[in-house]
Order: sequence, then C-alpha cells, then structure tokens
Amino acid sequence: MSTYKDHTLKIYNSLSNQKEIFIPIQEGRVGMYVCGPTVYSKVHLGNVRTFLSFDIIYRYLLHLGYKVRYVRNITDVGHLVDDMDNGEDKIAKKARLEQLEPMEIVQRYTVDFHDILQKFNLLPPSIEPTATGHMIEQINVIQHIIDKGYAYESNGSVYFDVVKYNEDYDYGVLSHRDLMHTLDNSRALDGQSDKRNEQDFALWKRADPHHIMRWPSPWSEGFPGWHTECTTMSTKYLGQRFDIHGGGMDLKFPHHECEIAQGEACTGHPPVNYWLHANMLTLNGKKMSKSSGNYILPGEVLSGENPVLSKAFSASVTRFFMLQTHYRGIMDFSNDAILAAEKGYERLMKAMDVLSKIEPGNKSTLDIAGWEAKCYEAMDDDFNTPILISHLFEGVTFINHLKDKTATLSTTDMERFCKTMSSFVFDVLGLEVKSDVYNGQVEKLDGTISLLIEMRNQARADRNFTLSDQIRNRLTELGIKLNDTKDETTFNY
RNA sequence: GGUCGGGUGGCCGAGUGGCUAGGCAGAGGUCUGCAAAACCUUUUACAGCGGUUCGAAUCCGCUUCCGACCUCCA
Repeated sequence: MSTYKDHTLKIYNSLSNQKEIFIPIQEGRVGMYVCGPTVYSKVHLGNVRTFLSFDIIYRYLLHLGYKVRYVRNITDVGHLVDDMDNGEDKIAKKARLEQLEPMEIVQRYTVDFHDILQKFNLLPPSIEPTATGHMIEQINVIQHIIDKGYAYESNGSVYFDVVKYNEDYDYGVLSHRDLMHTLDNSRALDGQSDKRNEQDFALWKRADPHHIMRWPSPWSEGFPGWHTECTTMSTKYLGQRFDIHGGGMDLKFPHHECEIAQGEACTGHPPVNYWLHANMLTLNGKKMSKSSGNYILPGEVLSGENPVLSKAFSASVTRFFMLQTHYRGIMDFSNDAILAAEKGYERLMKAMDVLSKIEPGNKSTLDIAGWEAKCYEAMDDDFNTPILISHLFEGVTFINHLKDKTATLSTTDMERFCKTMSSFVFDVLGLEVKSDVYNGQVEKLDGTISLLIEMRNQARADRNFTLSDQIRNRLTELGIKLNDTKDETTFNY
C-alpha cells in the first residue's frame, strides 16, 4: 500500500505562483478549507467543477493515507448584492422576490446543493458550517480585529483598515497586487463616507430598517461582512494556521486576500500555508455565472434539457469529462466535447468490467510497477488528472492485450494491476459503474435481457434471422444495445 | 485603463529546450449471418514575426486574438 510517506506531493501554491512540495503542519494530517456556495439559487455546472476539483484533492489525500479534516462552508448570509451602501444582501433580495422567508431560501438551495453533489458522487466534507450558525464567533473575530487596531467602527458599521494593515503587513500577497495600485484603480463607489479609505472592506454592516436578515452586535443591529465568515469558521475548526485553503479562481481577489488580512490582523501570522485555486468552467468561451445568465445547470446535463445539449449525460460521464482538464486550466463546456468524453468513459468502464474476469498467467510481460509509478507521478504533480487518465487508457490497452492473450501477468502483478486501476478509477476519480437510471430493478432487468439474448442466439443458431433481428431491433428501440462477440453476446443500456 | 493568464493537429485537451501525452473523430485491419459494437494498428500540431541556441511548440522581444480579476460571483 502506497502512502504519503512514499510520495513527494507537489501542489501549486497561489501565494508563490509555483509548485511547492507539500508538507503538512502535523505529519499525516491535513486541514483543508474550501469556500462553499452562497445558497440563494441553484448551483450551476461551473460551481460543480470547483467542488469537484477539491473533491479529487480530498480523495487523493485520503488515498495517500492522510487524515484530512475537510471543512466547506455554506454561506447563508448573503454577500452584499448592490453597493455597500444599499446593504441589501443576496438572500434577502431573493426572499423578497419569491415572497419567502430568507431561511426558506437557504433551506431550499442547500438541499439542492447537497442533492447535486451527491449525484455527482462528491464526498461530503468533514464539517459543513453555516455563517448564520457562527454569528457569535464572527462578532468575536471582528471585536478582536478592532482590539488589534486594524478595524474601526463608523456609524454602526465596522470596517477593516486596509491602509493601516498594509503598514504592518503586506496587503496583496496572494493576488500579487500593490495596494497603491489597487487604490488608483478602485472605483469611486457612491456613499462611502463611512469608510476611511476606499479599499477598506466591511466586517459588519448596520442593517437598514427594511433589511430582513439582522443580528444584534456591539455596534448595531446588522449582519457580517462578506469575508468574515470564512476567517471565523476556518480558524475555529482548523486552527489559526492550517494547511490548505481552496476556492474558485474568482475568489482570489478580493475575498481570499481579505481573509489573509483578517487572519494576520488577528494572529500576526498568515493563516494558510497553501492557497489553491480552481479555474473557471466557461460556456461559449465566457465564464459561467449566475449574474450574467451564462450558465448550464447540472440537472440539465443529467436530463439533456438545455439547447446546447444533444442528449442527456450521466453524472459519471460529466465527472470524467471535467477531469480530462487540469483543475487550474480554464475549461470550455460544449456538447461535442462531452460527447467525445462519453465514448472514452464507456471504453474505460468496459475495460474495467473485462479486467475483473481475466485470469493471471505464469509470468508478466507488462511492466506494471513502472506503469503504476507513472500514475502516482501524475497525481503527485499537482493532482494532474488528465495525465493520470492518459495512463489509465494505457491500462485499458493492457487489459485488452491480456484479454486477447497477447500479454500475461503473474498473480502478484495481476493483483497489483487490478487494485491500482480500481483505486484510481473508483476511489480517486470517483467514477462509478452503477447505472443512474435503473437502480433497484437492475437484477430483474438484466435477467430478462439475458433471457432474450438466449432466445435470439437460439434463433441465430437455427438461422432464423428474421426473429433474431426482430429481438435485436426491439431491444435497440428500448435503448438496450447488444454486442455480439465471438463467444458471447453482451449488452449495455 | 491597470494586473494576470492563455492561443497546441478536424474537435477536446496534456506536456516540454532534443525522446509517441491521452480521448473523440478519420484511415487500414481482425471478428461477424448481417449490422453494430469491440479490439489492434495508424496520419495530421504547437497564433504570426523576429531573436537566443548545435537544436524551440517549449526561453526572450514585438504583433495579434481571447479570457479572468480589478464590483457579488466557484
């Protein structure tokens, strides 16, 4: 069994903009925090890609034998939707539009979020804290930053003093921006008279009289600013310094930059060792986003109900499709691309099925150890799933050679090969063979099809091709494909 | 406007100073009652122009096109 002790895992750290050898703070244990969704609408496929990227990282760390505490928050206090001054948050706005309680919105889309991620076979995090569940902790963090002198109250709201902070620390270490530069390029937003400097950000906002979501605090009845919850919840569950913090590329600035500032203001040291950013999923060459309306929903991919899709695709195919691109690369969604991925996915899965039926031989004619090493090398190199998949397809070629008896493997190598293929395909990439559609009735259906295949093959033996073709055609119409091989007829649906 | 990233064969998508990424499609073959499927083999590339180098798609410069962030966003 391969463990982290045998591996040099390299991770691309956004702080240094290069790959670094991963050394956790505590040997054998990893603390990982990922920014979760704001639950004010359905997650789109781009959101799923980000969470999938971190699911793979989580799975691979587990595979290497690390004990991982994976924390992913639910943002159920909306970030500000308009200018700071308007102070109406996303969830409150949506609630008014739909005539619902804010928490009703939160509940609906949290359930949707969980449902989708489960369908796409993402492992649940160890802890999934909510912003509303940590209001007291957030208030404490804000007070602590005030006490340290890096925040000030103004008219019931509390702002982080970026300029003051930048005198003692370095604001911009993550996004590699220069504060003065940021200053020059900050837009002059209206009504920011409460703030000392334009680039200061809110830690607490006083609520307008009509604002629905509000909590009492030492400063006013209001709600926390948009970066506070992540600092609060990550440090509560992972400590004041932890290993990995992830999120979408679009959160790098200002969200993650502000988290660093808040963390350092509190403790005097950076909160996170490795910052990871997953790149965007685009549609028509443009980033998917709820606000622009340029997006496709995961449910639409599963049902095929979207104009850009020619058919429905299973969750596993979608997963496989996304994993053919490295998580740091921009990926464009298109029907042709996912269609091509589906073919490859099916070939891989068929080979996995064949593999389970192959008998070992006396000696090995394939270099399994070398192949296995290449698979691990790929994942050790910043979780390079596309390279891993290319090696898995080499494994598919191996399997077919073994099936055709043009290659053999010793019992030991055979076991090793099966275990490695299965670990990567099922455990690390999280692909599953189970049909998403016929769950529960599979055995009855399979038995029935087998019976029809028997009858058809009898008809073929009797040279009654009218009947045999009739059976085949009717099954094809039902979406059940028969595959004749030399020895047997198999089927898939 | 500022900061940053990218333009790879018909499509998707890795990678790298000299050695086949991979998938899909295409071509040839095996198998087959037929068809399909499956399997085996296989062609095509690095945006443009300069420069560095024995050698660059890979490094440098310029041009051009695209994207992300700078404002809520995975």
